[in-house]
Parts: sequence; C-alpha cells; structure tokens
Amino acid sequence: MLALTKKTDYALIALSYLARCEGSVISARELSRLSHVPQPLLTNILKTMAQAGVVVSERGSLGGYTLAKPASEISLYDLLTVMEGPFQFVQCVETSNTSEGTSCDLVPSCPIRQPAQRIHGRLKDFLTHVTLDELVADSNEPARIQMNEPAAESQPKVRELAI
Amino acid sequence: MLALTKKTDYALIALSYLARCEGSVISARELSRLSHVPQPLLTNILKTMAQAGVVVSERGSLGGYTLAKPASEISLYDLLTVMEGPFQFVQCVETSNTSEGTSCDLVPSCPIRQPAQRIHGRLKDFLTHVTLDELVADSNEPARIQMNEPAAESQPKVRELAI
DNA sequence: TGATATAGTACCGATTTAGTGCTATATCAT
DNA sequence: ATGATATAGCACTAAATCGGTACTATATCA
Repeated sequence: MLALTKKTDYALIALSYLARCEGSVISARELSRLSHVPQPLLTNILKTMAQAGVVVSERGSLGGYTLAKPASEISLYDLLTVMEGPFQFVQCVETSNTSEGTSCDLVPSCPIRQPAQRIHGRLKDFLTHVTLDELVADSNEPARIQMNEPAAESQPKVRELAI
Repeated sequence: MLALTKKTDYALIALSYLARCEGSVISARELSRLSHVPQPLLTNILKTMAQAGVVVSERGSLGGYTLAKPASEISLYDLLTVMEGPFQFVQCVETSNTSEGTSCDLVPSCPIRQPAQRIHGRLKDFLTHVTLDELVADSNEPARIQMNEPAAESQPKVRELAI
C-alpha cells in the first residue's frame, strides 16, 4: 500500500496530456476520451485542480483546460495535497493550520517523533522534486532527479540533485 | 495524505521499544503501557508482525516479543508491506504474484506508465533504506542515509548512500 | 437562442481502517 | 496438577475514506 488514490492517478494522467500539448486547450470530454477515465469522474477531478490553481479553465463551447504553470513547476507534492489533502506521512506532523494541533494523541510520549518527522521531511522533499515533466518524458532518463536503480551499482553519473 | 496507517505507526513505536532494549523479551502488556496504545490493538499488531517474522514471540507467563533481526536490518519497506500489504505507489505495478495482473484496467493506453514505475521504484528504494535503527536514534544525525535539508544547501558532507 | 463547456454541490455504495472480543494453546511457578 | 499469564488465530463491527454519479447553475461561442 502507501498508494496514491485513483483520483490522483487520473489527475496525473490528465495533466500529462495537458503537458504534452502545452498551450492548447483541451476539454474534459476530450481528456476522458484520451485517458479512458469516465467523463463525470474526470470532470470532477479537473474541477478540483482548477479550483486549486493547478490548471486554468475556460468556459464556453470552445472551453477546456490548460496547465496553469509550466510542467516543470508542477510537482507531485502539489498535486498530492490538492487531490488528497495535506501531506501527512506520519500522524504527528503539524498540520500547519494554526492551532490545529497534531491529531495524534500520543505525541507527548512518542519515542519516534523526531526521527519520524525527519523521514517525513525527506519524503516531502522527494515528492516536491518530482515534477510533471518527468512524468511526461517517455525516455529512460529521468528529467532532473536520478536515483540508483536497486541492481545497477555502476553509476559514476552526475546527479543534479540527489535526494 | 499518503499517510502510514495508524497500525503501521503503532508498529513502528512498538518496534522502537524492542530495538531500544534489543535482546530482552517484552510483553504486549508492557509495550502497551509504554506506548499508550490500547493493549488489544497492539496485541493484534504484534501478532501480525510475529507471523511475518519481523519479531519473534515467546509464549507463557514470561513470554513476550523480541526483534527477529538487528534493528539495522528491519526496513520501513518491510514493515509497510507486512502491515499494509504489497507496496503499490501507483496502480500499475505488477503485484509480483504470478498471473495476478495489474489491477489497473487502463494500463494498455496509460501514457505515464513507465515514468510512474520509475518513481515507484525510487520510493521503494527510499523506504528500503530507512531502517529501524534510524528511528531509534534520537540524535539529529540520521543513521545511515543522509538527505539534504530543504534549507541547508551547504553540505560537502560524505553520504554513504544518497537516495 | 441553442449547443457545448465548466462550476458547485450533494449524494451514495463499496472498501478500508481502527479497534474489540472470543476461544485455544503454550509456558512458568507453586 | 493447576492456576496465572502469555501469545495464536479468528471473526466481527463502527466509522471513515474512496470511487463514482447526478443535478442545477452559469459562461461562451456560433
């Protein structure tokens, strides 16, 4: 587990089409046809993303959606929080909403709080640096970030950002 | 979101106590008292972990649980799969169970399949290299893996494994 | 003015999660 | 032996979340 929800998956797919045709307006109907995601569902997803400013919508008979930013500036972290709410790998992270508290009632005695927060932070960094253009690239070369493949240990390769 | 379940959280906490007292046998009752996790629930979690071979159980009036392996060999990835089932960041990963298929019915036309799998793999690597001893260490220095802190860019520091 | 598009919201069935309970069995101490 | 205390293995339930649908309102173009 630890899965993205299907909605987030579908959102990624839709965004990838928009990124592929960056600049042109594509309707929900068309995106549904391309992605094979049921139109009413995809419509809702697009509405959510429009509301959050990930995509820009245009109404009317020639309307549709466009990326609100270049694909390189839309991160998986952004999309995740838009579609699924605040990122919270562990319970005890502050929800940044003032006075929200922490939702985990055993914080005061929790023995793994600090290390858990650190891991949370690393994961957030990772998600922040995965951008839409990496998801559009079909090539085997990741767009910006490079990680070791489990098997291949022979990589004297330059990394732009090693997460 | 993209959160660990509470059960996984609780499992981590319990494991951290076992790691802290590596070698000694601790009962579910005692672990519950230490962690403030309700005993019946923690008991179930421990049973799951025992079944999966993460901890070793001993029955009888002096029974309890011990780590099955050194803390450095128990990864977050292991624990996650034990507590929540197969890791599946995106729908389209093969579930490794032969002939299981892929559970995502729009694979044939999915435009982000390859990149998504790559990200899945990197995340899996990350989780694999986060080990229990890192969660036990209270120090600010992660045990083995080092990632850049978001703000601090000035790190000519040696990394054992940069994920 | 009609066709086509998005906006907003409400709703529901299915699944997952969190947590409890019960019975059986193993071990130790007396 | 036997009682106390421990885990093993189920089965079960309430609550939350997820996936998906539907309906009404509004904007734009031809």
